[in-house]
Amino acid sequence: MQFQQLAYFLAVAETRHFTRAAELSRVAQPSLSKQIRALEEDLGAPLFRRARGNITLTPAGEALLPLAQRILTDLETARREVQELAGMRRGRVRLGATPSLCAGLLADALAGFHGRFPGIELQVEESGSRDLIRALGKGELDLALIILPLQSSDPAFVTTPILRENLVVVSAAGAPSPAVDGASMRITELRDRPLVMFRRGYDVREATLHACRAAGFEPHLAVEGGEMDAVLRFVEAGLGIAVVPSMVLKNRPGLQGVPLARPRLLRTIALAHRKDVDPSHTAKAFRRHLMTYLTHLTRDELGEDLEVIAPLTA
Amino acid sequence: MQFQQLAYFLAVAETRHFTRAAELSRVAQPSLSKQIRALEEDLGAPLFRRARGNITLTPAGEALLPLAQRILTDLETARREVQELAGMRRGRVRLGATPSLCAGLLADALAGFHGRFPGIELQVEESGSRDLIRALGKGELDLALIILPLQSSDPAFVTTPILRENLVVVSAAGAPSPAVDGASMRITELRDRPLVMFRRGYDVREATLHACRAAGFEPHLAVEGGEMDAVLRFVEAGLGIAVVPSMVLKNRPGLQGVPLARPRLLRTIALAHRKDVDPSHTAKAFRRHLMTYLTHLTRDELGEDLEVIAPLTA
DNA sequence: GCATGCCCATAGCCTACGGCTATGGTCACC
DNA sequence: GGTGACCATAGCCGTAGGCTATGGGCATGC
Repeated sequence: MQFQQLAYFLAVAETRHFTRAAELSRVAQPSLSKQIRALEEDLGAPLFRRARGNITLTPAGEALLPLAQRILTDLETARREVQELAGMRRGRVRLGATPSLCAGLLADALAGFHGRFPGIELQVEESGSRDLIRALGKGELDLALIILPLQSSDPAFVTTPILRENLVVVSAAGAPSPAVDGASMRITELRDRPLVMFRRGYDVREATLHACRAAGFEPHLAVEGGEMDAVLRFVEAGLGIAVVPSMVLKNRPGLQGVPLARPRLLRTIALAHRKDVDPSHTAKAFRRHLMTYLTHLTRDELGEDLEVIAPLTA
Repeated sequence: MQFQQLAYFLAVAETRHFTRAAELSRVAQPSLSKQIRALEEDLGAPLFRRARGNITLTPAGEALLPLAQRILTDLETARREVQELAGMRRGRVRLGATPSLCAGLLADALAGFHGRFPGIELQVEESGSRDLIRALGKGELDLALIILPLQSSDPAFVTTPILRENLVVVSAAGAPSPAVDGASMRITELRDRPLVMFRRGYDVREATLHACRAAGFEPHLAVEGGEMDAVLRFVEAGLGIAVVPSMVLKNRPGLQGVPLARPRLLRTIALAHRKDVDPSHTAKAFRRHLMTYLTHLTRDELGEDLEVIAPLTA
């Protein structure tokens, strides 16, 4: 017997309807049917009489109903009490992250954390790595997701690399691919192409400009100064191409990305916190949650251009 | 969170010892460790302080303890109440089965059923198919596992084929294989070999003798009249070879079996009950349990010579 | 002081279970 | 008799939970 089966049982008992119970439980109807049947098998007795449009409880079902309710209530109570004692009932995590991360991976991770610890307030600050580090140093943030390497090699921070990401060249979906061979591009192919460029402060901006200069040319900027979303919209509108982190292309049908040929432009994303103060319980919990979330992502969800770095010991 | 995790938690809390808790819970120690860890992750708080030889509960663990106990108690109560109402709390299943089935598959199936419905008394009668059918007809049995075809083609019984089994030629493990090619034997190779034969009444006896006569010879019987166990021991002792159902060779290192070449000697095992009286709740439950037990056996557990026949609708 | 043993954690593998989509079958109602 | 509602069945897939083998830390003993 399992908690879920009891929950499904309650849902059917309340709605007197398998299909609606399945909707209520956020699962497909056959999944719920199967679990109810498994529960009945397990107990050795049918719990419902299945009549057309009129599902009713059998005596066995009637007997189970109050106990199932009580068990699930106790379960909730247990959750709450333990979290209360562990200081996870109320609290706050102040998290800093770069715009690309906020748009990409963070949403799901935050949603999962909120589901497990609904009492914890989540404050997200979206900014460039330098600003985030500054805020971290002033104690305005508990954790920050930043881009390595840090310009200020301040030893006051502990950084744990967690992701390695490929930068890609993005262009409007309708336009011909900017890649000569259609599959990948060299940095030098950016020469004389109109580039859409982020405002100062974005790590990607510095990385791109630096790579161009290292290749021996100064890029031609069509537009300059936008935030993440603006840059992508400018590219969609055909103003030029841009170099962006691969993950922001998720759910952007108006854009196509081409990876850079080796040597690629990689950026390493790290989790940072102050060395001198121990993170709060809530911050540690979020850190753990984020790490398990990342390591449990499938290769499919990650895509080609993203790689999780196994935490050394976390 | 899962019931098992709570049970493991209680075991550790009681024993203050992971290894002993694992023994108590009948699982490997790493499995228990992993589940405890998962529970801690789920709740967002450690439940135990792991000190050498001195495991103690954290405050969170202390808070969880009474609730976990209550939940598991409620779980047991729910089981009992539902089974009480479904008439599965007390009761009896009178089951007939042939000796080979009792020795082979039945033990595990019975154990599983008893685990789920501890209040149900299990009465097993071990006998030949003819006797079992007779007992079924007199109402002395609820269900019988018999060999098809029935000699008495009495329409008073419903039979459901559930297993098809190969008969094999068995010999002492040390002796040279009786098979000429070492892999399989023809019926005719039994001619002039000393056979150890069951007493009258065993279906296998009739099947073997019939097959020999159909092949045009009368077999030479070294010993005759034994029950299943005696026959196998005689073979082990080197008195001769015997034709037996494949499943009795399980856990018999002193014996080796060789399948018969095509046309093989197959026997079909069926579940029988009276047509005129509806089986009791308990009998139906056992029937269901047996069927799911069989269909969930792995190919590995079944072996080469045994095949489950999918029940038509059961 | 190193060897040994106890005991919990980690790693890696395998099966089974819970999820999904697609489809079937049955009843009610037009 | 056609149609729609609704639950069951079938078949596929990924992950969770089981196992064995091994690591690694802390005691204890010779």
